Amino acid sequence: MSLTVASWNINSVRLRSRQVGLFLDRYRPDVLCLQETKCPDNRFPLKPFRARGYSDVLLNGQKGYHGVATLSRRPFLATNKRDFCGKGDARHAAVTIPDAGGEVTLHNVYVPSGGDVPDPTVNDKFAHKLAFLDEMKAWLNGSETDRPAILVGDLNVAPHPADVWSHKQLLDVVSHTPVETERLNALQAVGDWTDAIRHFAPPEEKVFTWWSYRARDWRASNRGRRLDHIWVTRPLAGRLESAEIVSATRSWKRPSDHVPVVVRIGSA
DNA sequence: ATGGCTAACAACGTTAGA
Repeated sequence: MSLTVASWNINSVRLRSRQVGLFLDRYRPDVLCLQETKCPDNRFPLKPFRARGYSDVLLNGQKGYHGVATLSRRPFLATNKRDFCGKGDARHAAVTIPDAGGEVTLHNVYVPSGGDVPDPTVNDKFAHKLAFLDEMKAWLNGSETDRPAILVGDLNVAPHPADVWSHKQLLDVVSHTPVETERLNALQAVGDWTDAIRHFAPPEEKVFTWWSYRARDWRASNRGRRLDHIWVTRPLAGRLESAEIVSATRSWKRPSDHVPVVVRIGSA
């Protein structure tokens, strides 16, 4: 049986629970990972998920901002939430689910955006982002490499030149600076992760998952970035079947500025 | 270089997003 995983920075799950329902009806992922739920756990809108068979739910939310949630049609065998940088903020949820006669661990991560100024000595948010990426690397250093594992989320870094609308113009813009892209690429390499989206797109093809709210016409200006990612470890890489960026949701009424990414992993 | 938008909330401005 194949495994379909989706990740979506929803930018307020309460405001867009209806949109999430439409997405689930169309794509039927086995697991949906949300980021920026902006919702305390006791106010999370569970009904649309339960109604569609997503009975296993791991919430790591907080009031007002950040927050992640993992919702699954397969049962959780184990769950975990990690506190990065000792901040006590809601940026990680891990679940283990049955798959192909064994099990898969799935990490749902929301990396800090990093503020405006790409200088850690004057911008605490950027310092936090770099420290977060460093901690992720130390934590994932080989721990999942040989096991079936998936890492998804809004990593807030567009690692490759074709992951932004203009490589040259974004080299000094937070999300695409060399200190960020080098860190993300290093942590990907040390865990031997396969970038499932790039796996299906040639390196020169522009691929985006986020478009600013500030453009008059997001599609016409197309100044996007690829900030949302799905990575898999080697035991799963050979089973990758497809990857899709669901950019249609960006044109829905009152959309999130991020769109879903969906990856299908075939039977073992 | 600038400007422009959206969301939450001790809510009509501030903080956060990227």
